[in-house]
Amino acid sequence: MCSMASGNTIAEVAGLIGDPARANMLSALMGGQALTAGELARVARITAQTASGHLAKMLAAGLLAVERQGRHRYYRLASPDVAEAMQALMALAAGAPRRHHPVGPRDMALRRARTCYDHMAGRLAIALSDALVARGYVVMADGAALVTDAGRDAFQRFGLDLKDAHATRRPLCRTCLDWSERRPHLAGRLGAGLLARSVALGWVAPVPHSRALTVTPAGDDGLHHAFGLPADWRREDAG
Amino acid sequence: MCSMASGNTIAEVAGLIGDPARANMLSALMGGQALTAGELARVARITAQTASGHLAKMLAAGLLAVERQGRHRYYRLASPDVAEAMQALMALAAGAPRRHHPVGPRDMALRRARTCYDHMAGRLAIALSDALVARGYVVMADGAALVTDAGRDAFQRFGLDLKDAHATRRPLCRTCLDWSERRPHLAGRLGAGLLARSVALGWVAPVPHSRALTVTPAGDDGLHHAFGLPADWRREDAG
DNA sequence: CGCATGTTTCGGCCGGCGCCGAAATGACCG
DNA sequence: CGGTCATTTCGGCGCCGGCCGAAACATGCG
Repeated sequence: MCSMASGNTIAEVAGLIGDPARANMLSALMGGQALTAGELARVARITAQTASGHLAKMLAAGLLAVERQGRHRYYRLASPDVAEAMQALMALAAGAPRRHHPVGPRDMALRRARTCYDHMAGRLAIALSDALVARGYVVMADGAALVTDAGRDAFQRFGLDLKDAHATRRPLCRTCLDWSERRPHLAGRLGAGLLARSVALGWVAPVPHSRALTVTPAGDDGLHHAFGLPADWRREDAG
Repeated sequence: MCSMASGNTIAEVAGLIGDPARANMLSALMGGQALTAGELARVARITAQTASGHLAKMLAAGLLAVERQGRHRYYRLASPDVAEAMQALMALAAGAPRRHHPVGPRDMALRRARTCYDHMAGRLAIALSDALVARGYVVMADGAALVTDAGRDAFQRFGLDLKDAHATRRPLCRTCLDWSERRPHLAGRLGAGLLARSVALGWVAPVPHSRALTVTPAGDDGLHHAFGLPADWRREDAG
């Protein structure tokens, strides 16, 4: 059961990525979002049993990591190194149009704050996650995240009722690898609730036709007081 | 005959690298050195005809570039992007031991001056090539290099007799892609002679058990007077 | 020109692997 | 405990592609 990720050859690793179905799955995971085996099968347009075989191989090779959640299995890229290799291969496949590192002005906005499906990502999400941990509202340990009692109270005051946990199968709180920051941020129902409520309060506003988010002055203030978000979260090396 | 390097898929590129024979050839080319089809076949431990097929595929995909020289064909990596992708895959295959970028103090010495087979590489070699071109001793144009008459005299004074050119089949002067500087430097018999004579004169000294080279004060002086090597060639952005 | 060497093309063999259908396992649910 | 759903395992089919032998260019040399 030991994943034995160290004894690989370049050819083995590249060969794994070199299958269209597997490459599609890996590309789908490049967003940092963890996806279930079924979702990945749909992305790759293959049957579930074929996808299962592919996922097992990539798992054994150390390209992917998995965590079980009920009868689902969430697969994600095992490490930022995998994402880096994928990026390098993409650059190669695209015919090498870029010359310098991919940090345009528009990308800067995305790196600062953006949506990742239904929750926040980017430096904002990282800083917020860190602040919540620092205040003892959330504890994070190797890929898992839990809401403390103090956190439940704080989120209640914020306007989030996390009590009706059993109404949905979605996990209350889990982590999601942040693509630009290479660190996990909060996802799950808590992450979604934080974003939805922040938007409702006018604290953050989605930029039209983009995944970028703007944090309003009221948001800076509110997030600071409610969760201890540091004032300098916009800095490159915040956190 | 247009190489059509832009229409590739990630899976296609990765699939090409994902064959043991091809991966070995690409690894052998990672030094920046251009190798012949036969040498690459030997590296990959396959017959020449099999290697030829592999090389043609990688050429068509834009991973490799080739230049003919007599009845040899020198293959090299088509671009630094290819080397970058290979590096990312190596890091993955090795099991991701490193955390930050690979520029340690020891690597700095290698980037400054090192041997590449039998000639010089690194910033020293780049600066020296530039100086030779600036003085009109050598002309370089798209991958080829030639020694001028003035150059022949200068090298003669330096102690290199390049007259017995036909004794060996090795090209007198050709370029070699410098891995750390991403620019071509001088190789061939001229490059080998420059290194050998410099060592003999005590101008440069190989560091034991390493490919690194040390340039002595006498070497700084001698290379400056003989070939116009600028005094500040050690600077990061020299050239 | 004939020979040697480096490289490519052609043809055929064969193993590996991606694919799916069927069925087993495990988890949730009433 | 049966029913459903997500996932995995098993078995077998089909084909892509790597491999080599033989032969055909291409180049250099005497």
